[in-house]
Amino acid sequence: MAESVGKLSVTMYRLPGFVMTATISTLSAQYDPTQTEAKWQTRWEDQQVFKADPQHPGAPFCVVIPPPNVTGSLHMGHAFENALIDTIVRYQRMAGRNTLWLPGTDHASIAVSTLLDKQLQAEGLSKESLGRDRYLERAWVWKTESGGTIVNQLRKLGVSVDWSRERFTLDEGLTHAVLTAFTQLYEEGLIYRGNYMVNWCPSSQSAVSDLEVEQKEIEGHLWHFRYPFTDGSGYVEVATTRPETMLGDTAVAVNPQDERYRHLVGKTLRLPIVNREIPVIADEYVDAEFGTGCVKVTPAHDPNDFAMGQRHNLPMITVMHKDGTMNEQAGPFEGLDRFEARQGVVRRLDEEGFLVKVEDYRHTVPYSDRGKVPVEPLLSTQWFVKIRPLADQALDYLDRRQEPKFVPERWTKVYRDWLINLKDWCISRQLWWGHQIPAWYAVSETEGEITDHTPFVVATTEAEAWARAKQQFGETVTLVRDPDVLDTWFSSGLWPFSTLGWPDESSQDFQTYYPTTTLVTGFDIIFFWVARMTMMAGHFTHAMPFETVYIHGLVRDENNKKMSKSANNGIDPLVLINKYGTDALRYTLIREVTGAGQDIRLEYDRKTDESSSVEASRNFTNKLWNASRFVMMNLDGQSPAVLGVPDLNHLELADRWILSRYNRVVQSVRRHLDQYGLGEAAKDLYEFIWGDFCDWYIELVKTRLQTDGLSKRTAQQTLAFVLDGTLKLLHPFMPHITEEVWHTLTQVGEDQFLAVQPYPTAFPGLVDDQLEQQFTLLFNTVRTVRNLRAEAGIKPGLRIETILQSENPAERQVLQATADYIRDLGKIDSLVIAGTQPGPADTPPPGPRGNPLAKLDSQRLVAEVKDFWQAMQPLLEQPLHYTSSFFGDLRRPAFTLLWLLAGLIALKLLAAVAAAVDSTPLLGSLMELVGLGYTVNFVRRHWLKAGDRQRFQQTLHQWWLDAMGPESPSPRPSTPLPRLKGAAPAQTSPPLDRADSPADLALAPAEAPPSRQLFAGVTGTVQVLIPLTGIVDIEALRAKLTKDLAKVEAEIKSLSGRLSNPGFVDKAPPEVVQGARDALAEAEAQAAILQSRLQLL
RNA sequence: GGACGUAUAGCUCAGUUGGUUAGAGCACCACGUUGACAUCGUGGGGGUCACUGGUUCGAGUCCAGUUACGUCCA
Repeated sequence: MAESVGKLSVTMYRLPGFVMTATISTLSAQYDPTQTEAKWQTRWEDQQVFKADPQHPGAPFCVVIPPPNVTGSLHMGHAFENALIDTIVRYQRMAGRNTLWLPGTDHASIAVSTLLDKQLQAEGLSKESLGRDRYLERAWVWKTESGGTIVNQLRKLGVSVDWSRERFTLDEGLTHAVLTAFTQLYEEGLIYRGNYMVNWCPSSQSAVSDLEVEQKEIEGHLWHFRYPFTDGSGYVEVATTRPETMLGDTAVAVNPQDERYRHLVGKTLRLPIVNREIPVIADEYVDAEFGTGCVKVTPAHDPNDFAMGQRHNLPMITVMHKDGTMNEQAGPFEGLDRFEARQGVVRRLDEEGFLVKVEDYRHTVPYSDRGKVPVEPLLSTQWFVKIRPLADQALDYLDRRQEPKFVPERWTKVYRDWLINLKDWCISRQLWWGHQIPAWYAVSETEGEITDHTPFVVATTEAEAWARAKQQFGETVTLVRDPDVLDTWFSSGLWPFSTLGWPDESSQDFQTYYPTTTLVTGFDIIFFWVARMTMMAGHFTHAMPFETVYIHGLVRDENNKKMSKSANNGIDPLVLINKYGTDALRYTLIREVTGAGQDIRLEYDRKTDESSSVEASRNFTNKLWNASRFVMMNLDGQSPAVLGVPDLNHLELADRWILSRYNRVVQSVRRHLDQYGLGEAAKDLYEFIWGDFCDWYIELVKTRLQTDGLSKRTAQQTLAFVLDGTLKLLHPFMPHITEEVWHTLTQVGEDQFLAVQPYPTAFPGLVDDQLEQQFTLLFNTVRTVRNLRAEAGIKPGLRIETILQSENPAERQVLQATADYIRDLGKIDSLVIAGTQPGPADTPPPGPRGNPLAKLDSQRLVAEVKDFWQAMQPLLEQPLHYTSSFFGDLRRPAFTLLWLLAGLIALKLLAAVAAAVDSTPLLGSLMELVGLGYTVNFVRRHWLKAGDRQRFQQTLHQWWLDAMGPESPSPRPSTPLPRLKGAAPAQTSPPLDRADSPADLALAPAEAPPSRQLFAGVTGTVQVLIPLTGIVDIEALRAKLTKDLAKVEAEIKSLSGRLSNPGFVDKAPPEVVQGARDALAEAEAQAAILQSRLQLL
């Protein structure tokens, strides 16, 4: 509901627990994100703003969340990843796509099991004593009570997910998908059960996949042993990093090409301690260069040895229990932990004379990601997915259809290499929490036990399993379900389609949103997850599950270290959110991203929990807040809708300029976002908002807002329009503050949200390069004024007198047109704009504000102006150059025009134009803008003979008077006309012909009273002079001028060097050569100015 | 050993297809509380673009090599 409070009407929201901003006039001078962010998060969710509707118009845009581990809590990686996704998703939603971002979590078998086991242990219970059913009951209780932690933390990031579609990998639907997938793969022969080498985690007592193993560099040892020949003919020497495994050795291998040992092949050795007789075998795998060239072979405890064992039919002797203690095969070491056994074995070998030496040795040891203990390669019976057919299919999509597309592209290669190297995937886990494997053993066939050879049936339901088993084994069959569960990644691999309804492919969501559009994830998970998904999707849905995979980097800590639990160097995003706000944190993370996939570093002080980079973003939110506050305080309570879009017919120069900048930033932000250039887009917006909008535009319109009338209203319209559009542009990056400000600004009801407003589109017609260039000159001039003020120690508040001189009429024209702006921004009360000849010649008239150029607003005129300007520009800047080439280049329109101007026909044409000017007031200004003045002046100086000049000038002046009238408030001051002989209008200078040479500059100070000093600076070829009555620090000024001069001279040297190089002039593109010439001309002019100023000191 | 990435201001990073004097934020120095903002404003200082060679009229940018750091794989 809306209430009117004072003269500012704003919307009041009555929500329990929240107080909406009251009135604009009472808006705090500092933005406080805490209440605002919580408020919008609640409202977006309560109002189901992000609930997807398959019927929504627009092409579908779907992202599934990389499901966080349900035991997890929010870390910086989550914050980063979800900030990236949310920015992309919010942009696409506002851009009109039918958007779904689907949230959820995965059940994390091992993590939950570890957690529960600890709980049980603390209570003196065990998994086994509790039994499977009660264990799982507890697990679900835990999930219900604590499983929401990470999801609720995600809410604090302001993610625009559809909570109504939240999924959990153990949900009924997803479980159905898992069972369906398993059964189908089994029936197709792509899942098998077998006895193979797996990575065994003794801590969690389960097999883990290759991917859950982390390779760690360890300072270990290399033990060298002797194994004697059974025939007493000596011994061979072997080396190992795991001495305890020797108890399971069944051979020693050498390379068949190795001359040293070839003759030993076939002999047998006596294995110390266990006294087993083992053969010497030859195998290509052995690297003759490594160690002694003899390798002990332990087929049951090493993957490579396992392969050799298979090739040579060696016995496979397991010496360890599944908890990492030694078994009965270890003889005297039975019952010892593997690391105790290691010491024991070494000691015993040493005692018996078999230990040759011990070397320090740095090597990599596989560690279990979950259990944090060294993994034990172990032979055991497990379920496997036959990976080649699946991986080959994914490869086929990649190679033949370039799907999926990786951003950045280089990850394609990594993904491809991975697919090529994939080995069969062990999917069974000896745990209870998870999807129990849908295989039932007919234990009645193997005496009530599950053995490696017990027959089994695979089915999606128990009833189906019974039916099949009875058919196969008879009515008396006894079935026991496989106790193991599936690897969590098996269900995660189905995530993009199981969450959308698969295996029911007719479901509305699946039909609309699958395949999904973009997957955003870290490179560390390409193998775990991305490849699993593409393989599963290729097989089950005959499509890649997403079009694009956007791979992001890691967030590193302040020391450039990877954040990890074990290093305990994580930075808690919630701490930073509480301190600076979600928007600030999100913006910091996004802004750091360049390109894609690059790691970012987050500044952080662990003593104070402060981050200078997040603080900078917080400052930015505050800047936006205050700029918005200023705008709203100056709209007289009118919303952008009430004010209407800026009326193009009344735009002033500054309005046109900010609209040009605004439309440019719309273009660049959209372009960047379309190409996943999030950081670039964020930076562009930062510069636009803080630089263009706050530093320049708001400052430029302040004076107008103090007045009443059209100029004020146009400024209000422009402010409101640009702010409204800017909030929309920024929304995907900073959703909360923009939503808050937008509601206050637009005063719309609580049923509307910025989050679903259309994203701004650019009007390219309003982008005006020429105008922006002119404003650059204006800004540089203002900067020079400010610089001089600062150097001269002029009090910031003091209004001063300033003279701007430029030899270049085009520049004078611009300065003239923007004189009011310069006065405001430079704190100038008396501004004189002159040719090189200083003096009050071009003093802008006092009186009503407003720019002559500002009348030039109709699109058509603007367009014409631009064309004409562009055609004339080079000619005006390089008159001599063009003069010399003139006759050879008559085809160029600009020259043709010039030719006409120079002759009688031209005079007639001008007369006609002048007559027209009378009835078309705008045209007079038009000519002013495009530089009729320079054109005429140029003609006068270079094409008319002295005798003709006077007559020509008089004619022109008469035209001027005819056209504009003698009482005209003179939008013409910088035309040459006022200075023409004998035709001085009242308010202008005595008639002096213009100075043509820099030497005339020497005259300048004479204009000032002898007691005054001029403080001078230069930008481009504009000379800025500030007369000072007080004491001037001559040395300071001299130092400054000398420094500036040195800089300019260096540039002259470089440029003239280049231009005197025939190679450059001949080979470089003409526009580059011309650019260099222009730059040289400007630098020389600058140098001349600086030199003359120096001489005068 | 293989693959990839990175190297630019004190710090964190930009720098399009090679083209004027290499930019920003933070930090630093000076001045300033002017009615949006001191979470601010204005101005200023600060870089041999890791190194060597090559291509080119011209290289931070392209090529080759070297060094250092990082990541993944073996």
